[in-house]
Amino acid sequence: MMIGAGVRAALRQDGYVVDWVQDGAAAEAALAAEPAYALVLLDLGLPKKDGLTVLENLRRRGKRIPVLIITARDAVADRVRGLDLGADDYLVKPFELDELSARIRALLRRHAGRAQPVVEFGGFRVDPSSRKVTYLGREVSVSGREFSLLSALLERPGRPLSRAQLEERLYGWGEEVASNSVEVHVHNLRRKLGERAIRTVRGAGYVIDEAAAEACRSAASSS
Amino acid sequence: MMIGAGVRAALRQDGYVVDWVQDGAAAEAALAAEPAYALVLLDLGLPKKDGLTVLENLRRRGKRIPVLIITARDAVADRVRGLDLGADDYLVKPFELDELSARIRALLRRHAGRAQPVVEFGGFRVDPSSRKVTYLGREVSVSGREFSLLSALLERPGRPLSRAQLEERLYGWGEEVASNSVEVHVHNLRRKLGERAIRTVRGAGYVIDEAAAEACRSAASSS
DNA sequence: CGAGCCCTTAAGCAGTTCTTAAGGTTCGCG
DNA sequence: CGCGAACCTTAAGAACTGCTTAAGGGCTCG
Repeated sequence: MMIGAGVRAALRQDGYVVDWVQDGAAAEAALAAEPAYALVLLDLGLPKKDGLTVLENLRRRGKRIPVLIITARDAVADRVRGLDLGADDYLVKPFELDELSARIRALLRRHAGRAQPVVEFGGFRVDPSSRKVTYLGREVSVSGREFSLLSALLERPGRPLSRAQLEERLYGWGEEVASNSVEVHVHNLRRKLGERAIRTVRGAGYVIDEAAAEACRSAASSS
Repeated sequence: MMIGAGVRAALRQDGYVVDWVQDGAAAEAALAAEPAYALVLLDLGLPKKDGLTVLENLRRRGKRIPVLIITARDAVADRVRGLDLGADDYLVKPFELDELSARIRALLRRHAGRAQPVVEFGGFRVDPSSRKVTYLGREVSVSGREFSLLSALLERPGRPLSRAQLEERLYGWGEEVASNSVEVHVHNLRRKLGERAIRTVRGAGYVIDEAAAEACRSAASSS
């Protein structure tokens, strides 16, 4: 389905990690295996397996995860049933990607209680909407993976994230990585940002904490 | 209704002129008398007169004015019926004012098409009514698609738009493109406008931002 | 009907980014 | 001190993204 690919691309553009499955069975498998999804996008136009069943099972198991249904304009019955089964919102095809992402943001915000604005900490300034990073006052161009990595670390400053956690964050299910790519990205980031921007906590992972902020201050005073 | 007052105040905050009526009859009267409304906010919780009837009559008279429905969470049937009668979006109570204004903006933007004011930014002057573009003082003739592309980028200067978003913008639903036509249009635009007019943000899309404005200034000083 | 414009495709190129793998280095501990 | 584990560095090639060019179809207008 072309729609699926476009939506997926757009969501990635917005910085989400997207797992895309194409029928109800696969959806249930994924939901069972990976309990950390933030949101489910359910296209009721899915072939051959009933998306509503997926939703029903999900709720029956007590999952409160936000679900956004996508239906065709004429599928009124499905829409009603979906809302009654506990969907949080729905969108009618055709829709605009802007609106989709607005609603997704709204759902996530409503559910998590927090918005996702510009992050600032320890000399960093990271803007998810424009994908820009400035460190110690100057703009640094980072690649996609590097950006995700930075965002993850900045989400909870001071809290180290292990390689495993970072991998989970950077790669969706089904595109596992079997190498030291996280290390490499950290290395490349350090080359761009300076040695002290990301500190490594032996045995625990990587962290951005006060040390980075300190580096910031000393750099400011020396200049 | 307390909600009404709060909403009205918030919308005024956003710069809109708000007429607030409290039942269906008054709504119809207002809509008949003042044909220039940009958008209708319809609270289906209205007492004594059916808001859906207002909507139905509105559409029957051929009015395409955007309608945003507000319903209670449990009023599923009304919601569905509203969309089928031609409402453009709905919002469930309780909602956040931020979201309301976001959706209003989206609706207005989608509906705008024309009657938009001239956009000026970074050396550009784009007039939607006459479809004319001037850049750095000289008039540039652009084709239809190119014009749409430019307008989209200028709508939010500084904010990159991905290829997917631009495609969404340029092509309605049902006329998907499966190619790099956006890239080609950007290329052609750059040839007409100069390399720096549209900047590409790798991994995020295309932007018109301060860099274009800078190009403007330097060009002005050198000439 | 033919010329010209606009648009979409498609294919190839270039530059960047990502992953992988193979050593090298540092650290903590016995 | 010496060993293993964790971490770093480097480099090569695969994968991907964006740029360019050009062919071809549709459309309008003379």
